[in-house]
Amino acid sequence: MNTVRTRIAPSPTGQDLHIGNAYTALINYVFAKKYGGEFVIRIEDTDKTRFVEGSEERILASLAWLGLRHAEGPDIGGPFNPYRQSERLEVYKKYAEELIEKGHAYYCFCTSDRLAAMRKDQEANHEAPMYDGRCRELKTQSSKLNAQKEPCVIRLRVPDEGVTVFHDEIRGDISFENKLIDDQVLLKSDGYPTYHLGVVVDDHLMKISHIIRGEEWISSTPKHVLLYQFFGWKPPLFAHMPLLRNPDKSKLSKRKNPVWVGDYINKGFLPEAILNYLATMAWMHPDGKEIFSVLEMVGAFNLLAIQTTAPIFDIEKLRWMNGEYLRKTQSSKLKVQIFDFYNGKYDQNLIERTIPLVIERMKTLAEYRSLAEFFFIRPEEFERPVDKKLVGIASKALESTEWNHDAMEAAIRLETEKAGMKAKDVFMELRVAITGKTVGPPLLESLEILGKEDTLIRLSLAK
RNA sequence: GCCCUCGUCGUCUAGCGGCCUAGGACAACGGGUUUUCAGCCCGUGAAUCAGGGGUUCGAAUCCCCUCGAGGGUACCA
Repeated sequence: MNTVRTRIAPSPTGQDLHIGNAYTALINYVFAKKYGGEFVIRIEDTDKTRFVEGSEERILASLAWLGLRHAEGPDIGGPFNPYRQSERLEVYKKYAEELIEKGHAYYCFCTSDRLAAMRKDQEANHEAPMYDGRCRELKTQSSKLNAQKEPCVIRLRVPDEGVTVFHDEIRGDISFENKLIDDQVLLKSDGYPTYHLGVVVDDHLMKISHIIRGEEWISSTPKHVLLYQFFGWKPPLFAHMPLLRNPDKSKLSKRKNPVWVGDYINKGFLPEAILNYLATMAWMHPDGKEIFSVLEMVGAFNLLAIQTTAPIFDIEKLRWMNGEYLRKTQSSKLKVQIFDFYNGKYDQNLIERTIPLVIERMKTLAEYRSLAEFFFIRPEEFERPVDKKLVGIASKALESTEWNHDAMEAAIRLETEKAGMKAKDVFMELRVAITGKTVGPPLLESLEILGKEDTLIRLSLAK
């Protein structure tokens, strides 16, 4: 078997790596690893109008954050440089012209106005919107000359007859009638290739063995297959992943869901949890396990077992899984993650001491703040006013006790009993006075960390 | 409209002709542990397997049709 080489080909047209790209990246990565192959990144920056400055850097950074390491890419180079399509324009031009020579493509001089009008008519007549082929029969020689001075594109000449079939590794054979396939533009008038020319040429040149991409590409795959045929190249294997969806079942979009990996980083999710969750969207561990690492996935992975139905992305379940990972993380490591998440705002040693008290209550790193901020800063706001009398009881009990859980508890219960009050109420009052909130980590253990002096000051300040 | 893909609890799924009066997880709800909230443990409800026809002794599982959902239909990817 030839070397397995997979790739993801993101476009720098959004603010960051799309979570759907992270999902296909994961599968491509795992598949490559499974067979000891390479996972590469190619940037498809062929749409100048949608280009977003800094997008590529953030995409690469998010991939690195997730731990999906690539063997070749625009940042680290590789044997098939360059890995940015905008730097490969000559290559596409050459191959597009080769297709013209072979009669499988032609120059098209139609203006976008004409094309728009044409489509409008077709729509009115209930016809499929397709290029009408006006430039199809232009003489190649004269077209070639005109192409020097007039803006034009190069279109694929799709056969009028026949059927194009391809095999999808997870869905089986899929066929399309050629007469329904449009004469796709391959090279735009600005000299940039369209996606279709770009992918085929680069995947071939970069020796990509398996194309694992989103389901939205199924309908354009026959165009790609035709291109492989016309070039006389051996096509790679195709596999189309089910699309991630919004709760309303439409394709996952930023209107309805956080879609950027950066959004998830900011919400305090862990990369391991995101990857694990994404994995379960498309694939099930043969043992039925829900929590598993990328490494475990590599061992048990099977492309054929990829799901065919498009899953709805459920943030609640991701949150649950993230909580599971949080609890699995060693506190020495977690302390650094929390420290970094809050940009060093909280003292690391103190963070570490508070972790056992809050970890069971957290689903994301972002929840640490509301749970534990009182350890670092005296509360300025109180969820509700405190009862002076009850606080007084707690205060009196704590003033003269040893500073450990059992002694504190005994003292408070004793003092409460003397006053004829309920211990439960005093504990709650104490909690609000110390933390400003009615819910939080275990009280007495928190006081142990806070220390007697600070506790008593807080009690005297509470109102 | 046309083309393509898909269709098991609210969600993610197990299931590959009898083990299914359909199992698990998240979510929901109830209970226990408890000074709060979590966590943990126990339990409850939740899918006439989209619908209809076949095939078969027997179908969630195979075939056909219908319906539904999604994707595509750009000089965007």
